[in-house]
Amino acid sequence: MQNSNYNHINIEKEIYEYWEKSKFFKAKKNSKKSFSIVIPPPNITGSLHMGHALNNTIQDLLVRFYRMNGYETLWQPGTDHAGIATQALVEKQLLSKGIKKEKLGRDKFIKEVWKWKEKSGDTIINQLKKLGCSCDWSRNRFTMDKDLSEAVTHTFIDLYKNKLIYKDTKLVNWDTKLETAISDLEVEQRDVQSNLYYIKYQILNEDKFITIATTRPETMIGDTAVAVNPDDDRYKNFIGKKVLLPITSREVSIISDSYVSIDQGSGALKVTPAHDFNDFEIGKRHKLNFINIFNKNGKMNKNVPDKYVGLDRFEARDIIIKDLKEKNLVEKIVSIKNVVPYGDRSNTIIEPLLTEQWFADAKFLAKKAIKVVRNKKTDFFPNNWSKTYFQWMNNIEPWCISRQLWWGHRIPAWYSEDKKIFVAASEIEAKKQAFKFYKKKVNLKRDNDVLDTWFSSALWPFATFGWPKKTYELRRFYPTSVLVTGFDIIFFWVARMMMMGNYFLSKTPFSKVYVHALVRDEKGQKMSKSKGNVIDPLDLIKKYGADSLRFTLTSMAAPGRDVKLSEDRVKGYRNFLNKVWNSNKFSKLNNFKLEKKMSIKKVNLDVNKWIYFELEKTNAEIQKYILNFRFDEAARVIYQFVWHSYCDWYIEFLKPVFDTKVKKNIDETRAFAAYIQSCILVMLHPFIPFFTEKIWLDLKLDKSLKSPLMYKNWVLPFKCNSSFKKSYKKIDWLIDLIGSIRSSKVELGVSPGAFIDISIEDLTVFTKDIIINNLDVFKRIGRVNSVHEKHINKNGINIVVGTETIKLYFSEEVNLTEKKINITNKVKILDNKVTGLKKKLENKSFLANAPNQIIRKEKDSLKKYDIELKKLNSILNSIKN
RNA sequence: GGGUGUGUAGUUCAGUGGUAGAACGCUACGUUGACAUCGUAGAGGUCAUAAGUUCAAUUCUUAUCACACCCA
Repeated sequence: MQNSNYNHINIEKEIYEYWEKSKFFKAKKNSKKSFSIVIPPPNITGSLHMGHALNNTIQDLLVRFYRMNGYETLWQPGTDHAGIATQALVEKQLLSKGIKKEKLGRDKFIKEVWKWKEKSGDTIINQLKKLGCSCDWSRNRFTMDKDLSEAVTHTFIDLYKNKLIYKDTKLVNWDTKLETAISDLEVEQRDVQSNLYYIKYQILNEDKFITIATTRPETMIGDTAVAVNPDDDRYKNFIGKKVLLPITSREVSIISDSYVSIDQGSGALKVTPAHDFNDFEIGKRHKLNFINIFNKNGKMNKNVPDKYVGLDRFEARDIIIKDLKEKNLVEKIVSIKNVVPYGDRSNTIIEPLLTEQWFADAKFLAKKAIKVVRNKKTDFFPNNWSKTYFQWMNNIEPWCISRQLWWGHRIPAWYSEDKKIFVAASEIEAKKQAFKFYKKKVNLKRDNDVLDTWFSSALWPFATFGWPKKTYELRRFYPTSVLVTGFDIIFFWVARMMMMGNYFLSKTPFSKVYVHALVRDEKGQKMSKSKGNVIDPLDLIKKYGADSLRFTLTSMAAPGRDVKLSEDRVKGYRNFLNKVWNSNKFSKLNNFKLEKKMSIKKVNLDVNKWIYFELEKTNAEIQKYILNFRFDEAARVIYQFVWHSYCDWYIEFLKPVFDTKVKKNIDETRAFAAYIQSCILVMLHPFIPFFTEKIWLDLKLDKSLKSPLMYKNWVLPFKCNSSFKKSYKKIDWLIDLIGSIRSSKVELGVSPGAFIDISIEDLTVFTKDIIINNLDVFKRIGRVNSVHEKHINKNGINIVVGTETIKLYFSEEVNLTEKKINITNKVKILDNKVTGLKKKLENKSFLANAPNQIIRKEKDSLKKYDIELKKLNSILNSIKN
């Protein structure tokens, strides 16, 4: 005998091993339909967080659903090399052993990173297995794999040849801690409290000053102009004059530019083209000098007075202000709120720095990527995200793709001594090109930089299928069916895959993009380590099982809304599993037995037809919801069916059937209930795969059906006919009746366990038959002793079920006045409804304008309420005080 | 500053142009042979506010308020 409580410990491990060993995750060839998903590759330094758990639960649900339904299904897994994160991590580890990466050198350092990757890079993959993910692990890929790296090189060369990749000297977002350029998207704009310094610049050869306002006074060493708005009357006379910069005593011009806003700060702007994005534009417009005053580590370089060389940006700021104060050049210092850019990896302030970098022409690549979404070749769900996508794509800036790192795909560009660039797949190739160009052998030096990690991620949906080779997978699975991802990487990743996929394959990488929300804590706050509100999915899995977590996340995955996760919810769904576990125990106790040859059509008992009718409805609804990405609704429907239809009613109905000893009924029910049970496992499997597979195996259902649960089709073999529908209505009415009897008992203070008598004299033939045909079931579940054909002379009340009355009898000491109070309340409510409806139906404009259907519906309701009301009133009169 | 979204039961959320649903929580009762990780019954809502469209608005429109997120 099983334990009475479901315990996931050991089960999940055992089942996963069984799946993997049986190679069930590999796509089964099929000449008809295919379904494919590429996993958003988690970063090798990562470990499973709630976002991953939600993301992969949804993917697994989809993949399992389609796999079960006969699609050739591939879920392509893998990880990405996360340039900055991985390099920083290994660097830190080495440093803790006293080893500096510069001392080690590039090659040895990269070897260390690979060592780390081999040892720890699969952590997250193993965690995905704990969640139950049915990826084809035999196809596991890593963005730095040989073939994927070749795809990257191929891509780079192609884009370079087509002038879609180029080198340029521009201001970039420079991370002074990591000493690399980063993309706009890796910069976080934070609101902070800052000082706005008002500083007086002296007009050359005059005793006048112009006051500029700045939050970054240290950059004044790099100023090459002062700008004012041409319409600013205060400064009109200054335009064309020169000022003497304090600190450096350099002379710069006062220029006019309409970019300057009159009412911001003092209205006069210091212009530092080499250290500010706006100033850069002004500098270009007015052909100003660009003076870079910082080294790559954010310290002052040799372009500043000796006194300041080597000072950090912020040290320099303090000292310069002190020096200015001494010269009486600080007019005032005002505290303001402003926005400061931070690197999201390094958490340091980003410095706009003038450097030479590689750029991709994102504007060109975006064109096709925009078009396919417009044409619905790629569809976002929820559709609103396409707006976000368009907004970014339409305003896209050149994409800085080079990073000053060692770990990553090294840029396949070689330079000759006179700086000529040769882009090639290998050094040999580059040398060949150089030879052709110079007509002699020359020395070449490879570019030191690597590519942005997202550059290789952009190739993920086809590079993982073997592109640029023309593979079976590419033909069969590209474009992929759906991409499941969080909205936070629509720009980073989705947009880039769209650009690359549409450019290189001329086909969009995904038919659909399902965008899910963020997982937050139960108070709706973003989970973060610093807040300490992180819920670790692995903890929850340990405590409640992966299935409970999966079901929780699924049921909360409503579109367009964040998932607020609380442990209580997980506990609640663990209870659901327990419920199913115990219903399974019931099936064993009563020898449920699946018959291969069972004919559903020939089923006789109302209760069996009733549950089949419910099953058919549920099955169709879940499929519809999964197809429409409404996983929350799908989860709700299956939960409702299993717990409230199957467990609460159907199993209760079965007990009296098994007790009657009528062999024909028992045999039918054993087989039929087993069939329903197997359908439940099938429908639950994509949601809670471990649990369902465990039961499936225990019951040896796959043996009798000759196929594993993972491949069991959802299609039901029989469509309900009118006889089933009739039985459904009958049992529905019976449930209504039993509910009313139970309520009446509670209202009258009669123990719910007590058996009572009833009489059915007032019922129609149809409803009378329901009771008579299901007498054993009704008497047991309704706790009814005798069913009298005629009224008897005993302390009793009428109750209304639907539109009919039935009489319940109680012992003399039961005081029926309680019931009277309740009925009076009901009468009041009904009265209101009836009055409202009557008024509505007398309203001429309602009758003239409302659709017939509605009018009919309202009339029907009125009739029903009216009958009910009359019955209740007569019951009231019949109860004596 | 620009954009997107949200506001429905104590809580978390579905939903709908025709008088509102679920889960959890709560209250009362209850160990009836699957299950106390349970069962039965119940309480609980001016659908953020205001105006408009409509025979009819929680649902559509507009404004306001509150909150969240993204971009600059």
